[in-house]
Amino acid sequence: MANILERPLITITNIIWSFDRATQQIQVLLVKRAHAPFKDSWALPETFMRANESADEATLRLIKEKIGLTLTEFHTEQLATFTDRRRTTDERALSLAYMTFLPEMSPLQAGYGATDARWFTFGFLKKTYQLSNQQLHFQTTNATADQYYQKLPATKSAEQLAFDHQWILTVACQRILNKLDYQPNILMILGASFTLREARTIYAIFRKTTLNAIDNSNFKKTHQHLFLEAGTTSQLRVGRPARLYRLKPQN
Amino acid sequence: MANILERPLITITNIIWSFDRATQQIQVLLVKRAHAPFKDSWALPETFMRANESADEATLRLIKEKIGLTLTEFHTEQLATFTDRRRTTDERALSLAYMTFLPEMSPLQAGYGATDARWFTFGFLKKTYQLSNQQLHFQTTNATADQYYQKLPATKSAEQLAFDHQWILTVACQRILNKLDYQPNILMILGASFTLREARTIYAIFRKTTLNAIDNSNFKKTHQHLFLEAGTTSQLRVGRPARLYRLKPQN
DNA sequence: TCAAAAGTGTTCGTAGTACACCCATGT
DNA sequence: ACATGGGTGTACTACGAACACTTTTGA
Repeated sequence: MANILERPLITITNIIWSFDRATQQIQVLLVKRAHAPFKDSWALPETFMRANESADEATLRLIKEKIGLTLTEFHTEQLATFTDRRRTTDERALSLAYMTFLPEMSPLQAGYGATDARWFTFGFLKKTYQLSNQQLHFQTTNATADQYYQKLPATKSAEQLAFDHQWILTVACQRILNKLDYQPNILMILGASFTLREARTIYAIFRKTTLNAIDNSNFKKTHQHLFLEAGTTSQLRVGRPARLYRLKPQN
Repeated sequence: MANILERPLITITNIIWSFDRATQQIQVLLVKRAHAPFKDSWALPETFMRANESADEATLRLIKEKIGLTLTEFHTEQLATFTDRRRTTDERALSLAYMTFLPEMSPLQAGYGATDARWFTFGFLKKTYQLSNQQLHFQTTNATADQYYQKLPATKSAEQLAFDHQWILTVACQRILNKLDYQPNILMILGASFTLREARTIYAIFRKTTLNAIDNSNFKKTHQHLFLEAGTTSQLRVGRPARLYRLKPQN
């Protein structure tokens, strides 16, 4: 009986988001894999779950390993679990995927299992989202899950993310978009407080539109119930100083 | 290195929903466990994932084992993955939780690992939902995940569902409620086609209100975009025969 | 013919959109 | 002073809620 029970490897895959205030761009962390499979391919940061470690603790350890950051307060939420057998080529592995929203853009250090670690700028291109770092570009897909996994074995190449990470990234973007109007946790990448303009910047990218296409007055009226005023104002650019807001704690 | 990697058991937990047209009640399947741990406790149907079996295939096998039903067409969707170490008492096990919406209420047969299998009527009681079968009652919780798992080790009793199934059920109800207005897959338990009254019956229960509190005229206007007319009318009760609708295929 | 249930239509209030106008700062 | 961006206010529109009214069946 025990033999037919499979005990596959449990991989924690983490999509780590942050925000670059200097360029007002959303960033996603990718690492270059040091080992096979997919050696030298870019991938979402992963780690194996260890004994006596919860998924949350594994996520925390992953962040510490990959970017040398020990956060006291940060937000991680479960995305989904990916179990399709075609997602790995050799030994079977399930992926428990999480998303982490870092309140700042930390400098990176490539940790165990990676020869490089970089922030990729998150944007959009026609109908898909895109991660860019200099000449490197990775796009999300418009395929369905069935379509994607069917074609996956044939699409192995250096231009693609490792494993099914393109699909995981696609699901992540869709989830964030869906939650923008009622639980915009993605705004946590703006840190403790933010201006309405910064919030609109993020909304604009996920909605594949421009900042100016989102009217500030209307945005305030429709989303203010999600925010709390954070009193003081900042002063970084020309024009009238903006008020600061912070995310209203949910529930 | 390999030794520190944990390979916990992978449990597939399935919340199986159906609808009893005779009594117009929502039903959830529970089984009585044949083996330790939680021997003789009621629980959500579970199975271990086997080698060379995807989570979807395991779900299909579980339905076949528990209720002897081989469906060609049915809908299963992922709920979440539960990894808290406190969820099991002995060996650690992750739970990949899925929801299945059966298009009919099948007769049951207790399969392997269960001494009994019954449909429980789904209703609500004050602030919680409740599963009832004669003198048996199981409620959802209003605690947070942290609160729930902290108290879990102390709450083992025959009056409670096994493991953290109370929490899994709570998350499931919340998910269905959240999706009622944009992707009401729960309506699949009504079968291929349904009347607006039947749809309102389901909405009423999840919203913890009464059927008559949901105005038929307004319900049609606000939710018609989710449905397609299924032409003919049924004739089962007094009054004007109702039109039939079916769920609009998503995307 | 009356009750019950389904379907249609009308009014009203609220919430989102478009847009004009005022305010505060840097150059 | 003027350009830039933030903030306020107003008119218009759309959609959901409340509810009256009509239609179709069974008893």
